[in-house]
Amino acid sequence: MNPIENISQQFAAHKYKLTRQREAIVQVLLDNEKEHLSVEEVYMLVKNSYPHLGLATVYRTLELLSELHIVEKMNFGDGVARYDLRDDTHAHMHHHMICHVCGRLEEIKDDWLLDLEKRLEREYGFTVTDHRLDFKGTYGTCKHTGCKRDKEKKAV
Amino acid sequence: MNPIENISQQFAAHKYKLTRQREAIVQVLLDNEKEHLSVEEVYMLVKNSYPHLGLATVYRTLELLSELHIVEKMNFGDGVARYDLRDDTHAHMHHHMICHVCGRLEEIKDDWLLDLEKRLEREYGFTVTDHRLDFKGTYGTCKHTGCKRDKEKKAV
DNA sequence: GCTCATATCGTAACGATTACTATTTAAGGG
DNA sequence: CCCTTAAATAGTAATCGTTACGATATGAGC
Ligand SMILES: [Mn+2]
Ligand SMILES: [Mn+2]
Ligand SMILES: [Zn+2]
Ligand SMILES: [Zn+2]
Repeated sequence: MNPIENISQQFAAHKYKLTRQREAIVQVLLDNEKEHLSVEEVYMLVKNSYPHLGLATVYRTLELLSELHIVEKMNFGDGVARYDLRDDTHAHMHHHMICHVCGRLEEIKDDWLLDLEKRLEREYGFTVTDHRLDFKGTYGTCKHTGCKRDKEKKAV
Repeated sequence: MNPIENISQQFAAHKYKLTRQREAIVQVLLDNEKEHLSVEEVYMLVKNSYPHLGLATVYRTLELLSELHIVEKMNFGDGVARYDLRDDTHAHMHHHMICHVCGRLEEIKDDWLLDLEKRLEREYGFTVTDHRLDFKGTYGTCKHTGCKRDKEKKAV
């Protein structure tokens, strides 16, 4: 099943309408799945396919997608919320590697935490339903070279 | 060496003055190390020991403590930044367990990610300098009981 | 005590998000 | 079809956490 069809069904299952506005927004997310777009960025991009769409609708739709667990609302410390498509083949959120030299952000889709989740259950009686794991560091290729971005964005 | 003395030295090493205001703020953090206080909460608490202290000073001081890696600025999705004391005996940030039934938040001070860090180095040439790991789930004691807090705070 | 960089204070400005009101859309029933 | 009604959108005002600013205070070194 293609992604948009899948999402359409999730909308229907929760009695939400997949309006043209919502579909345009979802399409922007699918077309930019490697990015971690902010509301403003989605707003700018969706204008190409739906010029008249309002900013408030982007806010409301992304909130809705978050509620349906289609996207994850994340905060990377730059002052805006960013929305990350979840993979429907994995129960838990994927992991991130963030290079603080060049700013590159890569994803690890496999769940590397399954052993630790068992350990939490054993040692604390804590059942994991989701998680967030971000690694901060540097890529070997970045260590000694002047990378594109050089900490231009101050954490907020 | 007691904590306040230790922090005092870090200030000195970076040519920052440990003013009475800053010391009062640090003391609030030390006295509430189990909490994850917001700026506003620190502001209210510090008024007990230093009634005239200004809000802007709290903002600036917490930012400074973050820069010195004495605290970690975190966002748990409730709309405010929260500040978490780092343990100077561990190089990397500690982990969290967050119960979405009762809202309880506990810490795991040991670094459970050392093996995964080696794997990142091997497989991606990525050297980890820090990380953030939050587990979301439920404690066994919370599963079937009506806990104190019941999702009263909506994620933001 | 004088100088000057550093820090504080109170508040205005900023900007992301939310809340609100009017308007539009579309599903369901006659 | 048309009517009713709930859901969704648009545009914008209000909110609120945070940052920036100008004036004042502090205190280390001379
Ligand atoms: Mn991602
Ligand atoms: Mn903590
Ligand atoms: Zn997992
Ligand atoms: Zn680690």
